Amino acid sequence: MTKPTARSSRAADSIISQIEMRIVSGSLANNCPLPAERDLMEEFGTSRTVIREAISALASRGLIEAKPRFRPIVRKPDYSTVLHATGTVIRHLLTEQSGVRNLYRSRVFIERALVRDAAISAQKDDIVALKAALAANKDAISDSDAFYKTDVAFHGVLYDIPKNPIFPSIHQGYTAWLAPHWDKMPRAPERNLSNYLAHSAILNAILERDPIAAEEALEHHLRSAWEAVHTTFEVGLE
Amino acid sequence: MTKPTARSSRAADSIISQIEMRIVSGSLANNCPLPAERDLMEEFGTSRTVIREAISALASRGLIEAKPRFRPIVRKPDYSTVLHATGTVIRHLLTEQSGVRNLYRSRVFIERALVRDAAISAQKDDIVALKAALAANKDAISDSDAFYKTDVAFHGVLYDIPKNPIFPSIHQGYTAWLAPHWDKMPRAPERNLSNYLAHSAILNAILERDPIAAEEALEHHLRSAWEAVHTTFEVGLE
DNA sequence: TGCCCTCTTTGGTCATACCAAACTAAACTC
DNA sequence: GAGTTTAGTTTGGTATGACCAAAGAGGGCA
Repeated sequence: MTKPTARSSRAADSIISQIEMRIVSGSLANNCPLPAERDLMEEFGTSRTVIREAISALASRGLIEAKPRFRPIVRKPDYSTVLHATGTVIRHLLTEQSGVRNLYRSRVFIERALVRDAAISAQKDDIVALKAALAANKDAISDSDAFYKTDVAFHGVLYDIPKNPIFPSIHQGYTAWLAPHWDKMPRAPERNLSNYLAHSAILNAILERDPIAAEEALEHHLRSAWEAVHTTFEVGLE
Repeated sequence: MTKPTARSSRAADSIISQIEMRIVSGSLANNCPLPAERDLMEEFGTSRTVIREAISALASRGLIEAKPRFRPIVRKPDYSTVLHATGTVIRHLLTEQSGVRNLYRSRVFIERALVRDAAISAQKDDIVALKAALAANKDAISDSDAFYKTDVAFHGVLYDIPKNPIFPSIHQGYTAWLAPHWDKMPRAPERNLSNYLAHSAILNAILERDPIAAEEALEHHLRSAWEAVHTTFEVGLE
């Protein structure tokens, strides 16, 4: 994969990779503005056309952030960068209903594995974090907006447990991409309560070191969440 | 997340989303060339500058493929598109050794869950595919290049089992991104044989509907693969 | 000190021009 | 007449230079 597909020509490519290297090497400091286009143009000995093309390419790769009338800002890549950069394309895949379902099913798959592992090998601090997140859930039951945040946060803790920075980014992705659909769902304290109870069941299973129960509790939780959303979909869709 | 970060101005944005819509709506047929820049320019009533900017943005999002001196070609997005488009950025994250390790660990995580599920609920046709892939492994033991392909294919079957198009794309991602590192590892028939045996153990556990054994077999397999690569790394790195 | 009003910088857009590679079609060879 | 050569046209890549509007930097004024 990732074949060349193109060869020769295209001056911007060279500029792009040079700037890319400067960013990763730190020669262009993170969160700092890029030099002015006219300076870069002079430095690389090309026209502004090429420089602008390079900048816009880097921007859409997420290596620099280009707000309209401001100096572009260097953003050293991390996993969230990737997620963010892919966002627009992903969104297209979600226009078909099956896209959302597949994404959601992948999430269920991942989280099932996460809670399994948590039940088997969660450390003390993981447990502490989960308990805190659950407590925050409880406190927010009456406030649907706040509850949504704590809900996301609870699941987020699960993604932190493997101590692998990729997972929190995946979580970010799921929440960002699924949010537009979830937002359509009316929220209510009763539902918050049932979600809280579901989270509680998951945590209990983890505390009891029972991976199977944890997996089942999570699956049940996410399945009912899906059904809630799905029914709203159907109504709002056809 | 996915905040606007920018408002107003930027004529290209409008063009981008219009072309985007035409692509997803099929108004611009997949795999067909885009109209000439000068035509688009006339159609949208802007300068070629803006058109070119739009095209290059779409290209780096993977919605169109722009080979240097050829007409850009429309590529309706799918999950592989996303993977491919992110490739370059991901590669940066892998320059640090920890990046590769984290990516690999996430792969182990996913595949563990895959084989678990396979052991629990693989269908007849899944089993058939696994057996076929394993047989291909066996036949290729003496030819390391061929074996590598069948090795990837065997793991690929695991990703097919959930019948969720996201997973095969993830597999593509793993193989593409990890390949550069794996390629450095010398291959040998003995290693091929041991990999074949590992695959065989995994399949057996699946056949016996023993998720725990399957998970263990897979973890052992990937762990030893990692160690093989890792040692080569260390040597080649410092 | 703090606000307001220049002047300069700088990104966004446009129009134009030129080159070289790709494409097309007519001319030509066998 | 099929295939090949070749001249002419399209089209993407790059370079210039210019203009606008908003951002930024000063400097003067209250």
